[in-house]
Amino acid sequence: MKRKLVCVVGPTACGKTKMGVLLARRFGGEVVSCDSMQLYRGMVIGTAAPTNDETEGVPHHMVGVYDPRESCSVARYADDAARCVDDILARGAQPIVVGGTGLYLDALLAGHGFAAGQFGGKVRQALESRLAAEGADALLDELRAIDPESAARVDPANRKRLIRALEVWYETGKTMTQHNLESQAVPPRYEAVKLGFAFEDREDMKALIDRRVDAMVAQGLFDEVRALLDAGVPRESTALQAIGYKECLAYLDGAASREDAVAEIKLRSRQYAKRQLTWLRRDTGIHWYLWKKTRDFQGALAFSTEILTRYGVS
RNA sequence: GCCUCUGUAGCUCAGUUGGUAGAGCAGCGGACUGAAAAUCCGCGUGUCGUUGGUUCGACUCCGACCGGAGGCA
Repeated sequence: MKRKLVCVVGPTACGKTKMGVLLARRFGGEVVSCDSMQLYRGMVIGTAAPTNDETEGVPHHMVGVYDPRESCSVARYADDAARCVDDILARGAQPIVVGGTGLYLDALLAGHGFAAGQFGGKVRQALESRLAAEGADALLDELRAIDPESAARVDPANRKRLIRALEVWYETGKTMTQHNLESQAVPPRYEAVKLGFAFEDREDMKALIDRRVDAMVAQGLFDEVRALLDAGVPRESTALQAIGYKECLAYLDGAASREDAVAEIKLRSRQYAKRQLTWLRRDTGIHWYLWKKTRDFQGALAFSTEILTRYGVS
């Protein structure tokens, strides 16, 4: 019988890292991180990447594996993470995918490819300058002529989506609509059991996020950001768009006070958590464990073990 | 104590010559197939500080009171 992947999902600060470790120890597993920012080297404090203390000896993959000077992408993540998963399976261990980047998780599990095109690519850059010169309506008209269905789906204000839809066409000669149909037809690459962790009361999550941000700052978040800049990481890089990093830039540039920067990080983190919840909510396959006031890891472990056993994970 | 300004959505504020109110931010909901910690969309009833009065009708005018800021003493 094909081994199922265990997935640990949930909004930020809701105990995913800890649950990953507990489950790995309980089921003889290794963790594959699914986090678009923990991927980058040198971004430990601000991304709350698992530390040696926290991993308790459990192997963690896909953390700190890319140079922050180059941008990663869903496609690259999905390929590399799948390789990790396959290695773990080959060793007879249990892969435990832990992380809050919903799109990345879906891509890893689904295993369909992505149409060509990339951040900084020729076609993309050309489209970006055309968008600036001709305006969104012109590009939307063009998309409508090529792929009316996705033109109807894309909001013209959403420049990234508009550009991507055209990019897929110019890179591959297939419409976005066609590409999506084909990838939907690909059977999922892995079977998974998903466990979700979140707070019952949003206020409790908010309080924890605030405390965590304060802790990050105390641990030297500002220095971490400065070190990235010193290492030549461009300000426009994907890595420095991470929450907690771009707000520090404003402070380091003297454009914001330290207090304002910290407040902004808290705010953006909260909003991010909300977006994560929106993404996760539509996945009806997640087994949720809701924290009441505090994170009761023992209860969560018991809950998880029960679910996983029911699904044949052992 | 006197004078001036001020009190409108959780916050910052608009509100034209009286016809019972609207923006930004926050918040909430949603979308999401190579930048996703990104990008984008939708949602605005609140004793208009309280209380009298003028008026057909007051957030808008007048009085008193309560709170805030500043000035003069």
